[in-house]
Amino acid sequence: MPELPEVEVTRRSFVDRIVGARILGVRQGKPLRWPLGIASERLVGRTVLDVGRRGKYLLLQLDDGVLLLHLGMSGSLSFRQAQPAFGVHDHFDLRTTQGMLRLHDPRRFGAVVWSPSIDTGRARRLLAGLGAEPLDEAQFEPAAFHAGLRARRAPIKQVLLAGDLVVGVGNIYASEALFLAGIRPTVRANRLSRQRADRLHAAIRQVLSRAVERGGSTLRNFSNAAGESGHFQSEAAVYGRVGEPCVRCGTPLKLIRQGQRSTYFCPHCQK
DNA sequence: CGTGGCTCCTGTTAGC
DNA sequence: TGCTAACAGGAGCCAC
Repeated sequence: MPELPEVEVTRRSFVDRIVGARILGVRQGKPLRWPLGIASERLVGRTVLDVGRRGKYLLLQLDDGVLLLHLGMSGSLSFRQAQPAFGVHDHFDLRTTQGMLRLHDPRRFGAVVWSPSIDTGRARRLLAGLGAEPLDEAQFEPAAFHAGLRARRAPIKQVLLAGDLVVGVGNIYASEALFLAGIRPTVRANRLSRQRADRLHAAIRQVLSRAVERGGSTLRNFSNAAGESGHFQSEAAVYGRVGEPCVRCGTPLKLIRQGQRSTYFCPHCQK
């Protein structure tokens, strides 16, 4: 569930409470996607200066280095005064002077990675290939977006998911944005006119910013670091609604598979 | 270099 | 009801 909106909502739900906190201790559970990359004792004494975001990565800026947090497919964070004992799916705790930050991640596709800075070491390697930030108006430009699409022959849905042209659009919001733009997910990216690319550009921004406003989507059990669920899922026009009538034209929605992922669309409204 | 397929892991759900 | 197989929101890596 964690796509850009969920990650951003998570960030906002604890940034103000954790900034200025000094790290008192670290506890790790089962291995995550990658090793932390530093002896956990070396994090003790560090101060959290800020919590940023790049794509679906959260960036805990420390006074020495940065911690990259990724929620993978099933991760969620919680930040509270005290945490109960580690449950089977709790895999990372940061105990600080201002509360405890915990990563809960049943499937363990998530990660916590230390890097000396955001543009060196492991952070550089992980962030280097990422595309434009869709909610940053200056960085996500219609002309550049269209130019990027023209260089790709893959189906538009898969180009969106790849994250090297625009970040943060996962499986749910890709289907939603393509519906809003009236574009069939199987259309090859390089076949989209400038006009249609512009519509998609606007649709991506619209669906992501609306989802942030609504606290993200809670399909199974996503909640932000304050424990609150999202509400965008009830506004989804196509995702998870195979067979239901299209909200615009009433035609039954379709489900196909693209690159082993589910894609939902309206066969009438999306060309 | 772009593309498609595979993979990590575990909980839930569909189907028999 | 119980078992098994398919499937789930990500994304790095590898072979073509």
